[in-house]
Amino acid sequence: MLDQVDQSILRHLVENARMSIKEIAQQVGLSSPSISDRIRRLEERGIIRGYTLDIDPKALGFPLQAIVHIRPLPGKLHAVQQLIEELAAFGECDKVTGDDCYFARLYIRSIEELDTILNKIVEKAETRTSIVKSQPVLRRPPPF
Amino acid sequence: MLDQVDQSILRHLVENARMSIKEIAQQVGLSSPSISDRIRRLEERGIIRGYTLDIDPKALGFPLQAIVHIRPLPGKLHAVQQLIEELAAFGECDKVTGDDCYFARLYIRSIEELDTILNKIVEKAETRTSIVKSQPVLRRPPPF
DNA sequence: AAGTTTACCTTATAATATCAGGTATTTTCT
DNA sequence: AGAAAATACCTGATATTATAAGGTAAACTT
Repeated sequence: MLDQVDQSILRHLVENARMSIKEIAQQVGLSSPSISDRIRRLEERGIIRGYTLDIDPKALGFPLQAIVHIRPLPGKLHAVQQLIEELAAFGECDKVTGDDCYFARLYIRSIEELDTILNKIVEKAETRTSIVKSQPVLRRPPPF
Repeated sequence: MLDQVDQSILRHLVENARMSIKEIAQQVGLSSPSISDRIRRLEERGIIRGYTLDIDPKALGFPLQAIVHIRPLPGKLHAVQQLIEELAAFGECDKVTGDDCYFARLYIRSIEELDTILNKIVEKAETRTSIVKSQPVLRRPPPF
């Protein structure tokens, strides 16, 4: 499915999505046009979904993160999901099997702010919150 | 802290980290060297941590994801964390307050594979697993 | 009020990407 | 089996983009 060259290209781009095609070409031992072609094909195949920034929340004034388990009250499921999508403090949300419908990541400026944000959904859902103490594994792609 | 121009630059790069400096310059109405300078400063300030790929796990053969809550058995905390870091199927892991020490994201090829992977930590920790049904909010940066 | 810093500009040069055209190898079809 | 087509690569020319150098105006500092 992915040959060695494609894997190498992906690895380089995961490391640094702005690496020049020329440099990738040199690293993997092919010409620039070949690398361009392969990247285009990886995009067309939907393997590369896009190129994005890794922004440090701390540097933006959000030194804390919390993981919130959210169980919407009867009839409130849709409203709760919409709130999560709209509140920019939610940096990630998965809808999962089980009683706790949603697991969401919250960027917060302080412990006090946690309350401010959760108050916005407290009438529509039960929540359980855990504060992130460290991140042993930062977002990384699946193995290939 | 971040003026309008910096914010606009970040927004463009979050959208497409490979966008050319020239195009960003045109969009925000400054010259290329000015944009280069500002990006360099955003990097130096640690706001831009890096540029990375958004890879679609489905396209790589991982149609399923699970969120696993992991509570290491007494004395096993360190061993468990090391396992999570080493197993590439774990795409993300937060160490949090509360009894469930770790919340981790697992990329899986099939439901059967879930068992295979969890067997590797079953002697060292209690786990509770939820299957991801949808992702209402994909990873996004904190508000700015 | 003079000096310094900052954030920008323009222009020239250097680096990079893309395009066009060609070749060898493998796959597909008759 | 052999012809045709497709694939994956190459090189070299051209177009695009990035960077470096040098300069200006405004704002802050002493």
